[in-house]
Amino acid sequence: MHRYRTHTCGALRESDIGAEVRLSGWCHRIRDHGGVLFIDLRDHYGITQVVADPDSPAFKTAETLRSEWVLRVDGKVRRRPGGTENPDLPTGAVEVYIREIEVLGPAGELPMPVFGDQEYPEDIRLKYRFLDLRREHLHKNIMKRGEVIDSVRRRMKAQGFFEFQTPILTASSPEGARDYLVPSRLHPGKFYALPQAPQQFKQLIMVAGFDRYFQIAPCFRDEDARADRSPGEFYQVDIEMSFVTQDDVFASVEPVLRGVFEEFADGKPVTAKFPRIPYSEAIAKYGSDKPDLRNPIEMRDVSEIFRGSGFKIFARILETNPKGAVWAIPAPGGGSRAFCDRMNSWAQGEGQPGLGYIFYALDGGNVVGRGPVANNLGAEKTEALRAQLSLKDGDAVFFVAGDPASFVKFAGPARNKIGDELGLIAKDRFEFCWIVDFPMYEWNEEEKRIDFSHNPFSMPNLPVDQFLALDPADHDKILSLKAIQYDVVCNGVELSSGAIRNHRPDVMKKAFAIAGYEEAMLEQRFGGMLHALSLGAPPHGGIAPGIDRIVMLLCGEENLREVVLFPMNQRA
RNA sequence: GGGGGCGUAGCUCAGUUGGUUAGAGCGUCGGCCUGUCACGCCGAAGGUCGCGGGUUCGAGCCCCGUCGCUCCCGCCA
Repeated sequence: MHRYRTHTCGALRESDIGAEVRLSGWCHRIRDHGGVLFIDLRDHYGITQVVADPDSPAFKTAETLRSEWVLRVDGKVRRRPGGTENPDLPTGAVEVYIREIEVLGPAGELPMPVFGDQEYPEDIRLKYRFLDLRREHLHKNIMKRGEVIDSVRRRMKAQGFFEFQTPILTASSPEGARDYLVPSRLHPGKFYALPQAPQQFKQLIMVAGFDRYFQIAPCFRDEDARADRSPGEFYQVDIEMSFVTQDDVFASVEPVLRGVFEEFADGKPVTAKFPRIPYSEAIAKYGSDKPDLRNPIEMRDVSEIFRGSGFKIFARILETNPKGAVWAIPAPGGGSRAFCDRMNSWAQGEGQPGLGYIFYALDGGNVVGRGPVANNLGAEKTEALRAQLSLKDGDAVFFVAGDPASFVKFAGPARNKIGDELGLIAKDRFEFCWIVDFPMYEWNEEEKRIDFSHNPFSMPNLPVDQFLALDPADHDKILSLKAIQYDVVCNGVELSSGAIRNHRPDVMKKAFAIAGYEEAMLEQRFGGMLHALSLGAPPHGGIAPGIDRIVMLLCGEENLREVVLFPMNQRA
């Protein structure tokens, strides 16, 4: 017989009745009835009830056991008495009658119980992470993480991608986040940097002619944490492909993401074909470049209704601010003063002056708009609004006004809040989309100059000769320019950015010149990359979806620490 | 760097307007219990109320400072 076990704690069934077996595991729960004593013995695979009574030679030992002691138990599998089966356990039809117990690892009093699903403070959970990981919830999440990564690898390889390893100790790349530094022994006073992403390496892999790269890549960034952003380190499915357009990248990546989500979604529907939403449309409809499409609310520009109207606050904004606008956030089912007032208070709590609203109710057979905005706006325009937004009695509409560039930071969260409060968000789905056509440049108002909007190394969405011929002083044209850059978003979570890279040194020099950078600076900071691109670089592009966020969505978690084995706390 | 929330027994929490000896559940320890699966019953131990200062006759509660955890802004592809 094996030193520790003949079966795992999840293995025994009715077919094993009568067998002499050996199990090892933790005392999950002990129920001592004096005459009969039950132990739920737990290991990675499951729980088996083992039982002792005074006739068993192991009874004396059994009475001394405590929670989370590690045991080896020998005994005989028997059918549980009629009526005492536990249908919640796969092993619940049987139990093991204990003949012998060996204590393999006793445990002191626990700082945090393993049994049960009570919540505990983060610092306790992190300090005793090994205990927290014994608990079913985290244990399952971590296993799911591994299975998701297996699935990603399988699917990527099936698409003809090959996995490469890129350096961890490397040179600092000057763009982006703060680097983590590692002192060099051979070069005192000098440092290696940990990669923020293998961006330059994967592009060099394309220049080297390998064609289809992927890697489950660790990335290191010394930036402050968020619930959905680990401090320090995280993992991406880093992907790069040669001789591709944006369509080719989508065609390769979309089935992998959809396949992985369908495999682990427990039957929840996953978007069949990811819609492509231009950046400007996402901002206008959802107030965000990472919209949660489970929320049906779409915002509308209703400036024309308020222009010159009796609602003076908005009318004045439209009159005095050339960029001024009024956006409507429809709230189907939100048509009560109580709800509207609650949203208004919420807005004030967010540092806003308030949240204007109209709610529509039946009055003598007619649908009438109510609230201060409606009173000032007048019946005709209130009705025009209702018609334009297709609202009915029992609905409401909220307003944000000012320069969209600044109020959008509030409008997006307001849309989320309203959808959430009204129960409009279909929680049991995974709604994906591509966000496309990011602006290449933006206007920096403080410094009165053109700036890169997102990633300076993306290809502009313009034929090369036309781009090279651009007049840097033609700000209108330059600010309307799009980059071939895209995000993939699921349920309001940004899973990744990606782009068709700028692989032409002449185009890159022009792109930087438009943003006001000297060529010498470009040579100095990115010279290595430029040189590589000047010796025969294929057109290429890619993307890098975040593993931690994917697993977080699939586990239904709101915090990355729930899907990372040994996470840092918020202060890293 | 900034803002919000939290900090009371090993753990989860309650603690009224500032007022006698700070409570409950789980866990621990002791006793009882032969079919439980959150077993049940009886009893006991366990507290620098995060820390420091202040106001007050009196502070878990009010004020100031500080530390820790967390969420967000800044930052971050």
